[in-house]
Amino acid sequence: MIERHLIRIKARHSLSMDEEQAIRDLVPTPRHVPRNSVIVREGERLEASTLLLDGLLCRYKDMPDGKRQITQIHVAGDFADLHAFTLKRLEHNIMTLTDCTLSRVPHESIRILVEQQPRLGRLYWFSTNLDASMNREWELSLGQRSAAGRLAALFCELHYRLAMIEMDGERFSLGMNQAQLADALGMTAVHVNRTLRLLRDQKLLDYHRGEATILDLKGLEALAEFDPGYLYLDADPL
Amino acid sequence: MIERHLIRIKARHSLSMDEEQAIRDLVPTPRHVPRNSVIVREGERLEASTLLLDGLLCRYKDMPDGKRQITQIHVAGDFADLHAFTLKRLEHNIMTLTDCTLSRVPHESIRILVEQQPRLGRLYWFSTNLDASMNREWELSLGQRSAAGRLAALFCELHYRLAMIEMDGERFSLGMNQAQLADALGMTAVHVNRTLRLLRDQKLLDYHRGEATILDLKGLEALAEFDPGYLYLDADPL
DNA sequence: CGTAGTTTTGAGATCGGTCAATATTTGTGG
DNA sequence: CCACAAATATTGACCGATCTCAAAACTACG
Repeated sequence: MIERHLIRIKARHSLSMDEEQAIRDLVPTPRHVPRNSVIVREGERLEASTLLLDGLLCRYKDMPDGKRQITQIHVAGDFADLHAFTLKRLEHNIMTLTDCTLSRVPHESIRILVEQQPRLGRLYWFSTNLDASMNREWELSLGQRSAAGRLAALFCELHYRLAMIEMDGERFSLGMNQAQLADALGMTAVHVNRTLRLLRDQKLLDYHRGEATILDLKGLEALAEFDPGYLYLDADPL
Repeated sequence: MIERHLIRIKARHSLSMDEEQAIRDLVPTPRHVPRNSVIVREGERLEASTLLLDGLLCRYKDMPDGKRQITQIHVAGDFADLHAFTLKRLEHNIMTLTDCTLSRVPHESIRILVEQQPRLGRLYWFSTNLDASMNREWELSLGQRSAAGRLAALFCELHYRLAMIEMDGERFSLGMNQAQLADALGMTAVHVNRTLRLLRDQKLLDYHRGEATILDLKGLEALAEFDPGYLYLDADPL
């Protein structure tokens, strides 16, 4: 089950036998969590970080008046809250979008790993920096793109990220309803609905009850002015 | 000149004499750069990271059609692109907002430091994770807050960050014109102008030619529903 | 098969954008 | 110090993307 995590790493960085084994040894027995479960709450002290082995989850922030912003989506192979290794508590929540398989890796194990294998330390540091790059791209999206552009950019990103872990990037189950898409894209559910229809009419994207089908990737990329550079799909050696 | 950097660190984490000296030894002779200078360009390979000793600078992303999003502002004491230590090249640009004093720290020095002083390694990892937290808060701002709320939140953030490095958080020179504020807040310069007038009329904030005066911090916080938790002003020990 | 959740649609309102003109400030050369 | 140019800020009129509110249609599921 840890294979997706290794695939994701190896796509960007080489791993020695030794290093790969060290990672395998890091990950305890996984558990299953149903969809729409909150697995990390804002402010709680964390002694372990969650490695997502299968499924999708998201990070989100709530405001006192009920507004919600989903700040990032995680796919299989991602550490969902590796940043808690240094932050200790998070300023956001994390919830599953689909049924998930995940493993809790104690921070103490991570500390020992990164001290004994400094290159793996940099590799996991890279991983949190990559998350931040996605956060910045979402800032760009929220600040500068139209509703259709934001929607297009989101599905372009998911396409590349899923393809990287050798999953189908053309057709996938996101598990998000239109209200959740709205929370991720800074718009209302009503407008998500109308914009999805627009994209469907233009034969760019079909989204039906949480199932996404990318009909025209190039068209979506053009609409969003999407540049996958921020995903660091081909990383330099550490 | 490195004092602000140390102040910033010590506000959150204790430092042994040894560790403090290691940090002092890390930082080469600073140089001065005038305002509005681009110091890092998207995609260029970086062998060093920039420690900002004095002044303000920002990270920004440009789109093919000319739209621009400023994704973060850095204050004195911040590493502006420590994430380049692992990413090697950045997907955004960095430019100075005011005249700046900065020092370029070679990645090789950083690598040696974090291997020899794992606790400092975690501390600098924390620092990039803190940047990411601010990126997430800006996502929230861009996605959920009104124009006035976004403006208010920006100045609340700057207030706390400047106060942390023992600078005046009530009155400071941002060096940004209204068009730049617009690029940071996902709005147009015209609307920034109108919203600034609104905040001035409400005796919340005065902004005149790059000089900010916070007239009513609590009022701004209420308007923005601002919660400084994401700034991790009181961090846990590493 | 009833009920709750979700999606779809319509009508109208509004926040913020666009375009364009004017005013103000800053910088520069003489 | 002045004259001018360039950048920046301000204001007005109008526009439109997106929101709000509300109802209806659809879907999933016990």
